[in-house]
Amino acid sequence: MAIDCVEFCKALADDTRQQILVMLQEGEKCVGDIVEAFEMTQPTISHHLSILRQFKLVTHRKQGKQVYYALNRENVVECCGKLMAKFDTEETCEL
Amino acid sequence: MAIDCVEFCKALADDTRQQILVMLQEGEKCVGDIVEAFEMTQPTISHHLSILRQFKLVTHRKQGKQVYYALNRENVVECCGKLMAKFDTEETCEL
DNA sequence: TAGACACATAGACATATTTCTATGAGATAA
DNA sequence: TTATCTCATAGAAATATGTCTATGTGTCTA
Repeated sequence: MAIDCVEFCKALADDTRQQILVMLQEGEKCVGDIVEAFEMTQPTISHHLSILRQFKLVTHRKQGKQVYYALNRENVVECCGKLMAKFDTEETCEL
Repeated sequence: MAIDCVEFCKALADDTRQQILVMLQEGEKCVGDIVEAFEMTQPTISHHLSILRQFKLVTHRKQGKQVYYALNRENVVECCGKLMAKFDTEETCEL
């Protein structure tokens, strides 16, 4: 069960979060790597990651001291599809 | 030229606006019709319409005293496609 | 165990967003 | 022209969001 279309858009309604997702397309990254790529503090990035996590747009796993995040591509694509379908159901049955 | 992915998501990051777009799938509607369908004041609906207009997710035309809004399906679908493509470019060329 | 490291959480503050009431602007009707 | 109708805009207030600093938690190392 994927998230609601509105929640999905809210999760993506921030440039930093979209950039994080784009960055994760390269593959798994730990928080420190992500922090380095942005001019923001670690807690701020952590906050954005928690939102992406909450809506299952990323997955995460712990390994030692690090936490590795990865794009949940399947869910992102599914949500995009649902979004498109929501506004493209040509149910205008004017027979 | 369609709008930016972040702007697109911001425009859709509100339940009322998504509901308006869904409603407009039935066809053109004037502001009064839309206001009736929601438990909100006319200026509030007008505000949401202006955001949808700003990002070209709807079109509008005047006819007498009324303003008719319609879903700009083409642009909505294009933006959804761009969004999906943004997070689904499998450029992980690990040959 | 103690210290250091990586990340998360809590709380504060500034800004953005949503909603309202009041009012303005354009079109029609009397 | 004047009144009325439809919608947009302005401004205010409440809530939500993004960002920071300070601190907590878990893990590794010495």
